[in-house]
Amino acid sequence: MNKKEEVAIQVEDLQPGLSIDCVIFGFHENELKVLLLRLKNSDIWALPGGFVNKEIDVDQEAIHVLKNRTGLESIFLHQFHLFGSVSRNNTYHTNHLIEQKLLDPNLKEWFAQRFVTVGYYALVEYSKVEEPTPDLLSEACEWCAINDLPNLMLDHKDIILEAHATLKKELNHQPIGLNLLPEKFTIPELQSLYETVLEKKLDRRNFRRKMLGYDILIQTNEKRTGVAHKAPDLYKFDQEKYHLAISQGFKSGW
Amino acid sequence: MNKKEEVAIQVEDLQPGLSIDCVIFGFHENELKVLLLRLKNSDIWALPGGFVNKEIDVDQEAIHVLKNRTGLESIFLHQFHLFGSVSRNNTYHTNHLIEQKLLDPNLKEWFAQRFVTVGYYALVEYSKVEEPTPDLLSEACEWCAINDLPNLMLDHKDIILEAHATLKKELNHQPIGLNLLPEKFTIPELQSLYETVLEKKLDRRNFRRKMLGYDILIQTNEKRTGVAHKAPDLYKFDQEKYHLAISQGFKSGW
DNA sequence: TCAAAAGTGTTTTACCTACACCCATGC
DNA sequence: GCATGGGTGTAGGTAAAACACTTTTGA
Repeated sequence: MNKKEEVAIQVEDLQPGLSIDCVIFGFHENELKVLLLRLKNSDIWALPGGFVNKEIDVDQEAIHVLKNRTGLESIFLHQFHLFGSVSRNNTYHTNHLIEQKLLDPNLKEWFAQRFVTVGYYALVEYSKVEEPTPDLLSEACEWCAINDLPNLMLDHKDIILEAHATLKKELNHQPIGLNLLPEKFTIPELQSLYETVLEKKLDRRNFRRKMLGYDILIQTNEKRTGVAHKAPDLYKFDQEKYHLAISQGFKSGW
Repeated sequence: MNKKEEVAIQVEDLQPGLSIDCVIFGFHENELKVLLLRLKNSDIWALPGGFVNKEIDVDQEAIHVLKNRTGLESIFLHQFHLFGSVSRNNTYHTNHLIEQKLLDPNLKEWFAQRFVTVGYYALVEYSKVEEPTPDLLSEACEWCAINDLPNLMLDHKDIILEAHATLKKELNHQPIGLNLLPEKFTIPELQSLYETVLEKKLDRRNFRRKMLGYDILIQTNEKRTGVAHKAPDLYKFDQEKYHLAISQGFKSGW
């Protein structure tokens, strides 16, 4: 392990003590998953995140993180909370990185200061993230089921839980699905997504009626074939109306 | 104007580039108001805010700001957004302060950096804020009607508008009034508060039925006397149920 | 006594809930 | 053919929206 593998960071260009963390949600095999990084030579996982350049909008940096880890752009990304506890410092983790010669010891003080982090959550289509890419300090980037999270650094578990709670709330005003499901999907698949996010079962028939009532779905002429039982109809979102619903919001809740 | 009036700030104790701003709402004469500070020797106004000590939780610092400006504690205070635009720097304002000898020129660089600010909004009872106190850089602290805002520094107007929008949304899940109205109030007064926040008229009878349906009001034996027309009944909040409703949330919206 | 605001009630409509039934498909 | 999931319809209850009427008070 030589100098070349050390992470080069120009700390003077960065907003000190500020970071961002992205809770990137994906939906696969009826499970809600988040994209996590495993730190090098460690069994501790962390949210994809990064620092904020002094000359770049914070929201813009979140877009960068998402792009770098998933390759995806212009998808749903929403700032939801700032985590500013005093205990948010990386002393332990920083020492570990320096021991492993992954970090320049001169950066120790900078890394070990209290970091305030801005939480974002993103909704991405699982299958479109072809190769999740770890960052410089990590050696793995994987989808983890939200109900079976590994050992997470600092308060990252709280951040994930808060993101999930926020997502649940938002479901009362906004549709979801556009960035979590493939372009064409069946209503039962959409329902499964809702049930997974909400963590409760919904009535088939009422779900269909309510969802169709939102007037954001377009029925295609196709059906999902090759599966057992009756072939369900394929739908897609009416993107214009979908985005209108996002911006204007629904009236009632579930 | 001598050295003694200069503001003493130990910048080394502060989280660099991070500030908080509080949108403190009050309700008076059927108007929604916010508490604003007028900067010394200037006609520019600003939100009450401050910097964040490295050793103190960000949320805790917001409580401090509220306490220092209004004298109030343990009231509704909610973090709602981080404003992180690159353009958030105080160059203009800093120069003005130094010219007025209100700020040590040595602090110029620190003050002029890009500041990311955490927005909080608070709901306070107008009459309980007996003497709004300006901070060290301000010479006035006054209630301003939200529909008639003065000239505000930086993006503080956006912050206020966003706080108001957030408050409107929250109304769908939570009751308000406990910290905005006096202990005892009439239902028409509560309705007027809702109408002011929502910026639309509501039906008297439906409002009453819906509000009573929430089961958070307790009717007192008293009536509001001395006013014209039929004396309305005075109510107060059932604080236990009120806070339960805050934490658990309602189902539907308006 | 009269205008204006407060308290109470009713009708209509829409939606949510909880069901029952038939249809298509793979095994 | 039969179990399983998908599409469709319907009756009952609840709540929201849109109303009218009576009561109380100060001027």
